Amino acid sequence: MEQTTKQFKKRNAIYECLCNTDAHPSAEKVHAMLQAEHPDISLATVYRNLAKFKAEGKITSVATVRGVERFDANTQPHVHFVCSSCDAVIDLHQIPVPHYEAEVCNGCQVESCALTLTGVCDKCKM
Amino acid sequence: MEQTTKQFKKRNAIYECLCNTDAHPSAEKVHAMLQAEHPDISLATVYRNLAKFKAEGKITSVATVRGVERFDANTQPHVHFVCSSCDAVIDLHQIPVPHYEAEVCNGCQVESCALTLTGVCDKCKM
DNA sequence: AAAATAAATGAGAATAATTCTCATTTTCCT
DNA sequence: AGGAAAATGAGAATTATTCTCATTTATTTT
Repeated sequence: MEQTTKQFKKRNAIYECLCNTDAHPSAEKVHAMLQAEHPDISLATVYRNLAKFKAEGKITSVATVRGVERFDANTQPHVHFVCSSCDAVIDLHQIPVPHYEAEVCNGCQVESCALTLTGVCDKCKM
Repeated sequence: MEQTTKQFKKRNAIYECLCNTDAHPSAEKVHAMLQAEHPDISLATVYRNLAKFKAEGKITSVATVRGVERFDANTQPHVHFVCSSCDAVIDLHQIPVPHYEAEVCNGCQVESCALTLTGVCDKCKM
């Protein structure tokens, strides 16, 4: 039986927060975004639950930008662009992601595949 | 005139250390590898010079594995495999890297392109 | 070649992201 | 409702990386 979980689950709020954005926020950003609805949420809880979701495969870590991990609730393979100026992580859905999952290359059993472009985003081109 | 730089330049040792490996070491690993030849080299010097090389484009940062940045002196585009078991970063030269450099996607000016596969490496498959 | 200047380095402190601990609160199960 | 298990908050601990500053090494000037 699925839980209809009452108001008091911060966990759901964290997951939904990620689902409702395509900005690929950091843990700290998620925490900040949740302040309005959950002013008492702890940063540790955000980190803990993001780690849990990641382990469960409900979210993925799409990049580490300037030492900060960035998350995405969209687990469908898609290409990401990282702006080296403003650190934005942007979806590029029109570019195909090479598919090597389940293949073995050089003895390496491939489980996931990430294509990440870097450069300057539209806004930062000024 | 190029410098023939005497023994006392740690900088060259750091760069050459990276050139002589395809293990994509972390700063700390580079520091450890240099201990034999340069027992007095400081970890700060390693970090400083890696940052400098990166800024100059002489090396690249190919991945961040468990929060640790990994470097490569081979700046030719090539695919990397990250083993989720032993954290090895392995070159996969046989796989083609998609080429989007100098293209504009969604307003984003692409400058570099990284294809990174994740899974379990040969050794860890046991 | 010596003096003056600039760059590189070592050591350890400082910073910042992430994880851990533990007491408390909340949820789940019966 | 009662008790066990899981989730959370607060802050300490950890860890990678950067910074500071005094010293050393390299480069330039005379």
